[in-house]
Amino acid sequence: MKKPRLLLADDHTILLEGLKALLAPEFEVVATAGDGRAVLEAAEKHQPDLILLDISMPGLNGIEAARRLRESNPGAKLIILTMHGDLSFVSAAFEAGVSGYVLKQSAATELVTALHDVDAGRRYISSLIQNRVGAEMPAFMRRPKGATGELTSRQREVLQLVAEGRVRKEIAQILGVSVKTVEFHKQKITEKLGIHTDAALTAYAIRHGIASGE
Amino acid sequence: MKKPRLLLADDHTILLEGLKALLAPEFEVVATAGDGRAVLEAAEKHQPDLILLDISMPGLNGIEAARRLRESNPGAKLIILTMHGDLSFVSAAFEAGVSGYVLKQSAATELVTALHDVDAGRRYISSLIQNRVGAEMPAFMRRPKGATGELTSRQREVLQLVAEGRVRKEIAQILGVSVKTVEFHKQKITEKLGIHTDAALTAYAIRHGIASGE
DNA sequence: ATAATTTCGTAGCCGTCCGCCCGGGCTGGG
DNA sequence: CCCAGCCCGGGCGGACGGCTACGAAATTAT
Repeated sequence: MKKPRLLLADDHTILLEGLKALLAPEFEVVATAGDGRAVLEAAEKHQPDLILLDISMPGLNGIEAARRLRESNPGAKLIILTMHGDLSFVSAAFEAGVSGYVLKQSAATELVTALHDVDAGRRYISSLIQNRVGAEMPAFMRRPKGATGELTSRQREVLQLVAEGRVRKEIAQILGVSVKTVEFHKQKITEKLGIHTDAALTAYAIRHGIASGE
Repeated sequence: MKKPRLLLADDHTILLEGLKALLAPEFEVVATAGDGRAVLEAAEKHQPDLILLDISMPGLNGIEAARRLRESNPGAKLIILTMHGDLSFVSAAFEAGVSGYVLKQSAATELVTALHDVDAGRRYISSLIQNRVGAEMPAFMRRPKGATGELTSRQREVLQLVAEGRVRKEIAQILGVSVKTVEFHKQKITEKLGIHTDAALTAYAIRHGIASGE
């Protein structure tokens, strides 16, 4: 039983070293990389079985790196390890060709499980994400479009106004429709995103560039 | 030479476990915590010599936690370990009473050095920041009056919870007070900031680092 | 040193706003 | 045609905001 050869990529050196220590018993960490471009080089050089990618990396983010690795190293399995639990990131990652998605909030044992699952050819999605979106996930995976593409342009418009701190009456005036209609759009938004407070909607909108937060 | 007793706080379990593995040879990790409130409890219970704090934590962020720990555990030395290198965070941290500031981009050896330095009563600032501090810190020292400084500790706490999408009832439960008290604090916040919606408050909190937006 | 004032945290009352359920109609495109 | 998106109304229960008040602590005045 040979240890799978593993490449680690994260811009936080401390985490990189910590991961190496945690995973050493079960995997052979052949290299580490601090940005997306370094991953491509290291993968080329060491031909690992598994590549663990953070999403937030300078230069080339993990999603984009995954897309390129799919081309250059089709033999390597890709796993995302990130703090971002948004569905838009999850779907973008799987569309880019990754096989696993684990959150940094997870326990190390879950990461080990994920790596073994993926190494065995299966897929793995963090249980923390499945809880968050529950039954919406299967439907989501079938959709061709990305997550924010889920929203119609009218819904994004309403979301932006909400995120700018407008109350429903104002939004209704701005759009020239009734308050009831605003509520209708807002309800659709909360259903699709699974977010039920103005505050959380605002955080989502800022993160996804729908509102600037200024 | 006895090992210093250390408390670790970070909302990313994987990093927590990695740190524990890395630091075990030189420090006695007496407890770990996943959010600011848990840190306060753990500190009370275990009376550590050193407390390592992340800034982005749910419920109560690391800066605010540091401020409280200064009161409740004056004997413990505080060190920030974060991805945020902005000077606004650095100065806020030192004003809150921390003795060390290390970036997650740093090597583990630097963190060990920082912990030992702080344990010995010295201060430590990550070398990745120091050059910037020299150039830009003066501007921060003569800043007029930090906008968030207008808020009390309790008000910042409520603001963070609001910005995390918590509803009043949840916040009341978390803080152990009545819903009306939560709303009173919120009213004071809206008066001081001139912001009257949860959405706009959230944008404000994210911009000022009171909430992370995750 | 003591009294007066301000600030902060706590909380109840009451009216409004919002979320969510129902219902309907109107349009444009597969 | 029918589905999806957009528009609108009713009604209900819970969430929220404004107002008021009181005790404790800190600050300032006397």
